[in-house]
Amino acid sequence: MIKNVHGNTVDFLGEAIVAGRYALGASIPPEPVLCEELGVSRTVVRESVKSLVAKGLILTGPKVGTRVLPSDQWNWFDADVIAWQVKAGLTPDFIRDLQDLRRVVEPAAVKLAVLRATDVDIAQIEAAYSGMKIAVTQGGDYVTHDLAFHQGLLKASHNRMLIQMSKALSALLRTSFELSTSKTGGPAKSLPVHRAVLDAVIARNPAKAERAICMLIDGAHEDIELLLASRRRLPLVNEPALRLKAA
Amino acid sequence: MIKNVHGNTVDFLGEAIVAGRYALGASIPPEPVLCEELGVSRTVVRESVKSLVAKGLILTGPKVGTRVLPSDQWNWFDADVIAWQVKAGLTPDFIRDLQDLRRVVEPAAVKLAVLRATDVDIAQIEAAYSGMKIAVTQGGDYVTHDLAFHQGLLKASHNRMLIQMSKALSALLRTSFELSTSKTGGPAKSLPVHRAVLDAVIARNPAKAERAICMLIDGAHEDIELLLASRRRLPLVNEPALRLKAA
DNA sequence: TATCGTAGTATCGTAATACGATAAGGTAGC
DNA sequence: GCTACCTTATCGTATTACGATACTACGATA
Repeated sequence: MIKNVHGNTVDFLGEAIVAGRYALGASIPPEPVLCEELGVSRTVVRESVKSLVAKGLILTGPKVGTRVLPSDQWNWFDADVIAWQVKAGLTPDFIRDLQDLRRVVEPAAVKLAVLRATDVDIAQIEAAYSGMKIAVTQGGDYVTHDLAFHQGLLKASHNRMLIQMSKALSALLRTSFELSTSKTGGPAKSLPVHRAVLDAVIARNPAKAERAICMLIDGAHEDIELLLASRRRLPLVNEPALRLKAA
Repeated sequence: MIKNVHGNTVDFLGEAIVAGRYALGASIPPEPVLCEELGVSRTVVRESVKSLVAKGLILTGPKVGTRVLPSDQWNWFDADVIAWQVKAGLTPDFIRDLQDLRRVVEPAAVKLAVLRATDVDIAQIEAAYSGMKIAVTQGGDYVTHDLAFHQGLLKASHNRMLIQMSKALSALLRTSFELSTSKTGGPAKSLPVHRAVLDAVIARNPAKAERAICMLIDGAHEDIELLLASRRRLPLVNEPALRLKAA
């Protein structure tokens, strides 16, 4: 996907850093070297570096160069950072962290949604549900609508922080959705549970809503555990050396 | 605090955006104007803008200019974004969001901490507790140690996502701590509850730990509600036009 | 010999200029 | 009145230059 020189450079460096291709110490090549390697001007390199600094991945200083920060300083709720991590390979640790987060956030968000969901929110979730149903009965894209369902739920909590997490969670959700979709009957089985969640929100019944969403999460949880057991690590996406500038 | 031209520019623009000084549409002045207004080169302005783009505050494009994005696209877990919001004034909405988040995150994190805390983690929390105790008995900085206590708890969950939130939560915590500290006997009253949390973690008793942390949160919750009731809005910090470059 | 100070130097920070790329908005032609 | 084109404002990228900084190594001194 060719966006522009800056975007490509940020992606290239970001992915490299997240993938651990540069050691933690003081390791990224100096600006002139990067310019030559990537075939871009120093302007672009510097602006890209600044973007990565803003995301907490690196730190710069005169003479000290550009150093990779420890990963607990990274902005893990940044969509790009998560995308790079996904691309570099979902480590079991990362998946576990996301699972923990999901178990914490989604039930809480649903309970808030029960209190705060507007008609518009509910209509959007309903639309997502319809999409899922159609995908099951007539075939089609299930995962996208499933994602929309959960994001709609988060959004209905009307909490900025919780909404923001949907971006992070979607990485996990997409993985687990694709997994359960690959199992025959997976979607068909989870459909009524989704319905139960939505009904509970509409009925403004927090206890029921929480129980239903937990069922959903636990089902996905098992799938993921199976996944982690079967392969120690998801395959890396190995790309050929890419040309940053459009041909 | 004079850091450097870039940092000051980012802070200036970031604060202005978060404070709502630019309308949502297509409003930030074009680069040359900003250069003149801030007295910096275009290089600095561009790199600063890129930093803000990386944090999700704005969007740029040829001819479209630099537009402020809706606040639900901002990276609310970014330490800078939160700092700017705090400086611009804690709105009731923002405080409510943070409170919700705290109620969700801290009990969950403590339960994980019960399972995963290492001796080092516990030692750090213990140290923070000692600091709080000394502050109460002999006088001194209570808030800093209280913050360290809660951050240590989050850290002991050994979950990157949860740990990241401590940065966001610390804004809320600092506010509520300063509030409860101002009430005579506030710290003295909350000290035993902190002890109960720590003891439950050491005893690996999740139920007790959760109950204790909830007591703590609810106490702070009341203080905050009181605050919100007393004044409709925290005072804005009005700064004189600042010179970005060091004199 | 060990330690401190100083100079050298690599690297980032900032500035200034130039031109290409893009899309918004007006204008002319149908 | 609508469409298509063109003008133009604005960002995107490249290049060059010099200042600021902090690491490194060397030498002076105790």
